[in-house]
Amino acid sequence: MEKVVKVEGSEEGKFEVTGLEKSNFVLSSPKHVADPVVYKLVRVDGNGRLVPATDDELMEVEGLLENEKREALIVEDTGQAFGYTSNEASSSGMPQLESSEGLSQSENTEAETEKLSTQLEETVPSRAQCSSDDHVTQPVSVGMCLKPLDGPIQGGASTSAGCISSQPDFSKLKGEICLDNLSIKELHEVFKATFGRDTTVKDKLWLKRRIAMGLTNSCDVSTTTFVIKDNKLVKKDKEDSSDNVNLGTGKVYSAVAVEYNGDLLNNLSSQIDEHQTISEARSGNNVVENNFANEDLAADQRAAKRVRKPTKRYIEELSEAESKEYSGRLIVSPKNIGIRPLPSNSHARPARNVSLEGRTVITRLDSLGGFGIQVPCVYRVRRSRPRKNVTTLLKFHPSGMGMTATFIKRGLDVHGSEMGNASMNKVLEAKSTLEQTPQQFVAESNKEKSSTDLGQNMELKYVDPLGDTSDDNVVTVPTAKGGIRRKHHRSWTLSEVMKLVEGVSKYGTGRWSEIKKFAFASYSYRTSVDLKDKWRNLLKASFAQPPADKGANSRKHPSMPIPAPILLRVRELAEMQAQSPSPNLSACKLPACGGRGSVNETRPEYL
DNA sequence: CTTAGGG
DNA sequence: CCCTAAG
Repeated sequence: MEKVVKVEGSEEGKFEVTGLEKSNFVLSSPKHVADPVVYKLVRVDGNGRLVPATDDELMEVEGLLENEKREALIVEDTGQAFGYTSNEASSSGMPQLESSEGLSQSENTEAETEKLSTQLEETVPSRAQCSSDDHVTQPVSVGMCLKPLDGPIQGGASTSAGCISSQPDFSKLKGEICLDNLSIKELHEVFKATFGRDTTVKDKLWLKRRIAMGLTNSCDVSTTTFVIKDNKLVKKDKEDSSDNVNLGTGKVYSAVAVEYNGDLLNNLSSQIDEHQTISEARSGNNVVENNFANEDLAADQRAAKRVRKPTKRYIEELSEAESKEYSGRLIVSPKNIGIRPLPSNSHARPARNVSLEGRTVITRLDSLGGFGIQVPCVYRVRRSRPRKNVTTLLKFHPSGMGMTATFIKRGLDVHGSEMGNASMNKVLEAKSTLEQTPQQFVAESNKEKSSTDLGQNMELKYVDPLGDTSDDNVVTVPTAKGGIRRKHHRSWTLSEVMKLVEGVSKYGTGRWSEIKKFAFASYSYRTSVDLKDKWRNLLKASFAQPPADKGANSRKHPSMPIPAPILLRVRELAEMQAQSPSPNLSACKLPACGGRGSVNETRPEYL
């Protein structure tokens, strides 16, 4: 029944546990610790009791364990000094000390555990022993995650923080994030913090991926593990970890709800990191994930039946990853891809490769509620000005699917002039029956409407929630000249803004393409021009609103204002930039690529 | 193609 | 956001 899982991975043992709150369990009843490596999975029940994990949970955890994960805990109010260490002391040697602390605390754990109201729903493996001295204190990683704060930024603004209470919970974005351990609810929070909007999606896997992608700026997120540190996805291989088994020191996963405490700035700084590509990180593949995914999905599905469809956004992101080379060649701008609910559900299928137009593309299955959909990862979709020949369509071979899937694709770049503006939609239908004909793909303009009925609602609910919105609010406006202008409004999410700010701080204003390339790697939309424009707007905003009008200004939902701290940052950067237009060019360029190090330190904010 | 600016 | 001029 109970599975025994090995904990592998080297953790940098850090306990970021704050005193009282302490981890939920660090557990440790001595017995459990018998074998440092074998643990039993349990979860904390509503009333704080430990109960054996269910199979589903095991699955999840297992997945977790496969990779190393860590999470930085951030607790706002803890009485203990070290809870805050991350803030002040930070850096250096903390980790070790903390572990010992962690231990002692863990002793009380059981008792504590009961008290925890915790929203912990997840199982958490933990280790109390910090056995070896092997701490793998990884200089970089540890440092970073431990002290997300202490950014260079503090000086200037004094971080004044917590002024905004209606903010998304940014704290969750700090340091290392272990999405696997979060409950759906928490994932939602993280999601919100990341994308600036809420989501109703309940699929954990999806949420995790989504968040991972957002935070990582990459589409290439691991599918089995979701530990994000700074802007990188951290993943370890099994083998890898098994080797390191000894070094693990305790790890604590806990999800503590925290209130926004105004560390946004710090958060920013921590995020400003180099884009380190963790090459080792990737190796695994989707196959595994799918099983996992299915489990998760299945469960979810039962709970609430719903259907999700891959969104254009999703595809874009994925495609963006590899297809730098495809630049504009084949352009298909799937405006929207919808799927109609089907009566029967299928099981997820393993990812497969199919060859598309002579090229092999990797497709991954998007696990929708029951639909298996292959999403081509490669060709790049570019959203850009109306393209001359827009009609390149892809053919999907429903090969693996036993069911019918209908893709609705709304073309946007159609030159309305020729098509008649109303009919700019293409519907791509893939029927399992295989009898579909190519023609069906094209010109199915009106279909949209019919399907929309169904889809509209769904879109609002399911699609929109994507932080990025896969839905496009593309409104085409006929222009006098006979052209059609697409008005594509995609509101900027907080995370995007943050990335932008980060980018500017790193590369400086004016180097939009660079910023686009690095900081916005995963956002296929958002052109360098967009970045520029946004920056312009931010500047405007930052200089206009400082004197926070406290009045009844705060409307919570209607368009998030833009976190004050960010505005501050913007202003600082702006001034900075003004003074030194071309700071250190020499150092700027290459560093980004290879030389890690301190480059990311945002320049000192001397004002 | 990338920037800067204006609209 | 879009568009255009300019390098």
